[in-house]
Amino acid sequence: MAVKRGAGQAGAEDATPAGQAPQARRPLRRGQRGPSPDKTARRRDGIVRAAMAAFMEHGFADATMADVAQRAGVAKGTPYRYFPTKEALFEGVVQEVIGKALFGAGKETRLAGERVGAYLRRTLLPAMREIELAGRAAVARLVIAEGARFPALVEVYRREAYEPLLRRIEALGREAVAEGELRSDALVRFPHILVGPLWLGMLHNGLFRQAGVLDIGEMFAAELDLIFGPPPESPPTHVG
Amino acid sequence: MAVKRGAGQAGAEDATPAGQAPQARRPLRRGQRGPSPDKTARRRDGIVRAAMAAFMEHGFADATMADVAQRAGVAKGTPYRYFPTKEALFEGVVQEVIGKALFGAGKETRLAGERVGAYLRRTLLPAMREIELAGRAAVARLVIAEGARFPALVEVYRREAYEPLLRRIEALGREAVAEGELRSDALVRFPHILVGPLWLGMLHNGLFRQAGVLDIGEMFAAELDLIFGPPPESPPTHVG
Amino acid sequence: MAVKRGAGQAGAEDATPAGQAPQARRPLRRGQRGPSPDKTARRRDGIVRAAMAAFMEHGFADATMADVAQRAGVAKGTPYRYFPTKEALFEGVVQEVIGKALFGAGKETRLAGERVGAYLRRTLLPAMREIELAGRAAVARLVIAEGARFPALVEVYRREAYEPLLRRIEALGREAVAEGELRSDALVRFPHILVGPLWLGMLHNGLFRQAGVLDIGEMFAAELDLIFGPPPESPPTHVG
Amino acid sequence: MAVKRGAGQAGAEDATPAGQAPQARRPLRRGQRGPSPDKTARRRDGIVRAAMAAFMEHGFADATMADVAQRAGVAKGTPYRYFPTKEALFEGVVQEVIGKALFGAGKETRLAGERVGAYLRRTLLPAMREIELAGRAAVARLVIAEGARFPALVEVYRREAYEPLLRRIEALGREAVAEGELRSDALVRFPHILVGPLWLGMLHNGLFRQAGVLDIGEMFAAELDLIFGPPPESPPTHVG
DNA sequence: AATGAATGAGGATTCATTCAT
DNA sequence: AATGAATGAATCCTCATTCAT
Repeated sequence: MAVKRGAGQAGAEDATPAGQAPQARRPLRRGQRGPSPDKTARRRDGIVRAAMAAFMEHGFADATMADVAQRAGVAKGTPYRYFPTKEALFEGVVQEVIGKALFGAGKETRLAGERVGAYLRRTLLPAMREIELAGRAAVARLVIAEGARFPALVEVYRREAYEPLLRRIEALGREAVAEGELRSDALVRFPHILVGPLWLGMLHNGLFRQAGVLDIGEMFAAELDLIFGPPPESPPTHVG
Repeated sequence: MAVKRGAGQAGAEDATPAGQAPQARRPLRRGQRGPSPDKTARRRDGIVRAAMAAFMEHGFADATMADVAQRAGVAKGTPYRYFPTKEALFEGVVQEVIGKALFGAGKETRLAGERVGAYLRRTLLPAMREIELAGRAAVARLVIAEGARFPALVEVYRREAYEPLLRRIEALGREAVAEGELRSDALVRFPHILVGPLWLGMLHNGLFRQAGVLDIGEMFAAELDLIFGPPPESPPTHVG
Repeated sequence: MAVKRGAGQAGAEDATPAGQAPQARRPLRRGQRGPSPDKTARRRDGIVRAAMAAFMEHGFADATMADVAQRAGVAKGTPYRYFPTKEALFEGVVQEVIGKALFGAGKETRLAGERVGAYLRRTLLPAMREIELAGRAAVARLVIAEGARFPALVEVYRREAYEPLLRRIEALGREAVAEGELRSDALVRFPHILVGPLWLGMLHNGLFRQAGVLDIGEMFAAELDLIFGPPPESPPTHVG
Repeated sequence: MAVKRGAGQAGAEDATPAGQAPQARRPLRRGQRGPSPDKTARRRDGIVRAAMAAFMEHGFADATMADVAQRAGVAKGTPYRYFPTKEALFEGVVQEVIGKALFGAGKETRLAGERVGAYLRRTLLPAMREIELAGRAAVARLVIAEGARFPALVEVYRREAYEPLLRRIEALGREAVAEGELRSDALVRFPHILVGPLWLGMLHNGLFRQAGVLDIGEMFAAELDLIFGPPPESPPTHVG
């Protein structure tokens, strides 16, 4: 059923900007009225958490604000004190997760003499292994599912999470080619190739969980083996 | 007490071929009454097309049956003659596409002496290049987006479209390893690696179209180069 | 959902008057086209019967024309050839039953020297005993249930079925008083008293069937005993 | 994308007493928020009244929730806060009336030396006289008309209203026989005989009102005269 | 700040009726 | 005369949002 009756455009300048706790603007007063800032922050957090669960379970359109409120243990009107519309709440949820530095890779630099394959194994692989745990896969699935309704959010996601990783891989691919580690410039032209399996994995585990969970970490390790050759120390799963 | 009802103009005739009669394929009857089976089939098909467009544009929950009907040029109640509920209509849309043999690969066998990479370039690559045109990418995105609401449909999709391709790639990977074309068994353990970029491409073109369309065919070609080495005749996109 | 969109007022002068078979106005022609009048009459009858069943099962509003048609084994449009609207069909059903002389009583005159109680036992009691079988109770229940929607029909029912019986009883009550068989003029003033249990019985068997069927014939016999005293020959169900 | 929503005027306050809180009787809370329980109860009651009127006027199927809301002076969605479905609202209406102790008879015991006829004149007759006023006749008609759709409700009605009166009459009939007041055991075997005219009266006044209202009280008095003999003090409507 | 009763726009669905075949 | 596909008005119900308390 979607949002048909919102008061304003999502993300527009509403009284209470999405993503900020109401009390943010309230100067501390003596004779404190209402909940402590601490409690308020906790409440906002509980609402976001509840909303994430609700959206993931039902999708944006079918999740109800009443359900969110109930999961958060607050009254039906309370989430509106933190997010002016359902859309803003959704954005709050997604940005909460995007904000948590989507991928560690790109933050660390290659060690001296470290080959690209080794570097990826050291930095990106652990992130992959954790990707389900961190709820990032779930949010990615949410963005995919609801992207048509939230172009602005998609743009943020693309800019903050999707492109940086691709650019980083592109650069690494270029280095790998320059250093003779790769003969093909495929990763330079299509860094998507490296992360594609990751996305497939997230989707697989979102859609086809019942038919068996895909171990994204293991898959990524195998992919690195396939593209960069097996790691030198541990000659694991290869043939001949 | 009684309210007049205008008869209403018959919806504009659309002209789309193929399709099925409302309930089941109606056996030809003598003394044919009512619209020809042909026209009925056209109408059903027009509704499915309209629904696909509507679902792709708004998502399942936000697409309205009225919109579907209007796009199909029929009255609001007409889609219900062909699909008892909105959900059934959605399933009709997806199965329509699934039914159209998702990938050519697996239908053809490898030629004598043909290497696996070459075989994939010959069979799977063309399918990739057409994947957007055929609406398969769009349907895949729909299944991803609405999967939580349609577990049965997801299962069908998995069984009919997703798994067969993975199994085929797994088998090919095994052959490639046995024949020395690949040294890693990564594709045997995770055939997902090969199709991952394909899925990413579909999502990319669904979500980030505005930031640039990803050429899935080219990307897949590059991927084959990366994994299987460049094709012998045309030494194209590689370095040094 | 009732009839909201009928073309005209129920019972008004439509092309095909309710209650008449279509062929009624068609002069016999040689080279006969279409079904024989006989078959047509049978079809009309089948539709009425199907409608009666449907209305009794679901009530007027919830019975669907499609259901009626299916029960009658004809196409959805066919009933409209015999009855212009659903309301007309309903009226056709009721009048069909009303037409069948609701009660035998009143048709026969008292025998010479026959007391009123005996006369009622001889004439009305058998009608009571059959009232369920004849479907008259069912139609009475229908009229009760849907009366608000069919004032004209209620009026017919009242005039043709309800009042005649009351008038007859009133007259008999007067005779009974005059002849000393009854001391109270209650039946003269309220002939309803005599038929009230009958109505209750019909309702009981319509509503509370599951909790036990009420034997209307037996009840009426007991009522006659109570009011007129036990029949002389067989002193059955009384005390002392 | 977002459509503006007017806030709308709050519905006019109605002023009807008694009733229940939406879900269950809400225990008084400290720091009371929202409308007083009193106002909530009034609103619920107003909705029930409006629904009773609507159902009685149109029958269940043809009464619309919008009409109920309008009659109650509330918004279209408000009745749903009190009754989850139209059916539940109907049940609420019926139980509201059933709950009001259907008949005084059976609550009072016979006075010492009071004959059964006198007792019935003292207790049941006044209830009969009021039966239309209290809306009980209307509800009985509703139950009759819509019984097929509400078997559970019919059962409640039977258990709470119908059977108790029959059992009471049966017992009284037995006493009357034992005490020599009645010679026939008809009322013992068929207590329905005594209440039958009452039901007929309710139906008569529901269906045939236009042709003249039946005075149920007078009729019942006449019936008691007929069955138990005239009251000793006032030798009223009998024939010399 | 929080509550939750009330609002009312919106949409899926039903089905009496029409009419081309 | 019969058919049954198509029509579209009507209505139940949901739920995001508001606001008096």
